[in-house]
Amino acid sequence: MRLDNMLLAEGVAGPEKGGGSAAAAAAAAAAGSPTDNSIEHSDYRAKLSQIRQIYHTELEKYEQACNEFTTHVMNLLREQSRTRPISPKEIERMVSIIHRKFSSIQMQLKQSTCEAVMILRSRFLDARRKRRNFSKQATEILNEYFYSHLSNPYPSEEAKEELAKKCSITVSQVSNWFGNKRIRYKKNIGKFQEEANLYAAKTAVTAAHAAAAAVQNSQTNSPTTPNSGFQMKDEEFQLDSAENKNTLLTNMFTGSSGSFNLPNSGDLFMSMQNLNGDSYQGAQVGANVQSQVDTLRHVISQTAGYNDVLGGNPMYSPHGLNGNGGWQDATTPSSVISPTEGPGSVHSDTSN
DNA sequence: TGTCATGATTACCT
DNA sequence: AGGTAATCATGACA
Repeated sequence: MRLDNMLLAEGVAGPEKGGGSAAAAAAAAAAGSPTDNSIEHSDYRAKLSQIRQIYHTELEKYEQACNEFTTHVMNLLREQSRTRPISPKEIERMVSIIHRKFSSIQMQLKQSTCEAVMILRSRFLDARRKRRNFSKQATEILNEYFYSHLSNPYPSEEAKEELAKKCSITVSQVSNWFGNKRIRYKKNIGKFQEEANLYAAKTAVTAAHAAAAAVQNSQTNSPTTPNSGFQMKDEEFQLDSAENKNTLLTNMFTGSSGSFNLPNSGDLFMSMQNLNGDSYQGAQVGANVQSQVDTLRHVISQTAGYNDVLGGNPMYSPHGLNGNGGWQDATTPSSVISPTEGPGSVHSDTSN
């Protein structure tokens, strides 16, 4: 009975078609695995229907064999009845023995079918089994976000959705990725230093380009644009050439602020993005770099389009690394936390 | 084949 | 609900 139910649930013994895919979807949902992997699921369905077909043909065969064998035995008994008296009870007994035998065979068939389905399920739908590394591009996108939000690598639901779309993965995969990344980064910051440098530099180059474009734009198109927050007088920071942009980067990551310490360097970049001055963790970087950062920040703040990616990103909520190396918003006043997000209820600002 | 990287899961926490 | 930490299981690579 349990086997029957199981086969029914798996869509093997149930009504034709639909059942299989429903079971597949249900199984996928139960396993928490992404349901967007249509290729594997169609493959799963194909295999399931194959099992289903085999099951039904075998079942039919057994039934046919059972009937044939029963009539054969009946014939034998009838023949024997000429030589000796055979009671209807005896016939009934023989028939029931045959049926029992065949039903036990059927049971075995059901059992092995169940096993086959289970194996199929685990092979196709067990997320761990079918773990695939994300595409290089996806990893790049995720890393870019992570390192450019290093002071608060907690993407909002919106941001996760955006990233998921960009990376062609699910939101829960994005969450998993960030969960793993945060833990592993925190555990072994040194190991990720190079990676952090790479992505921070990448982000900075993008920022500088955007900034330069904005500068050029404001100079050529809107001479009346106020220059209040953005003065190019900063001694080490000139945005009028690519070379200087690179110098800035070099300074930021290598020399001018003293030794480059990764967790801080990442924050430095974060600072560029979201700082409004008050949330900037100045203690973490040298004043020299800070001035550069501030300058760049001003430039960025003038760059309308860039806000989507950096500072003005509504999907980003500023949190800071705390003294323990965590990302809990210990350093960030609740007033600057974006209302659109935050690390959930776990570290909500109300807890402080 | 061993080892490391990495995506997913689980238990527990707030 | 969404976070961390530990762990599992598989992929990639030397």
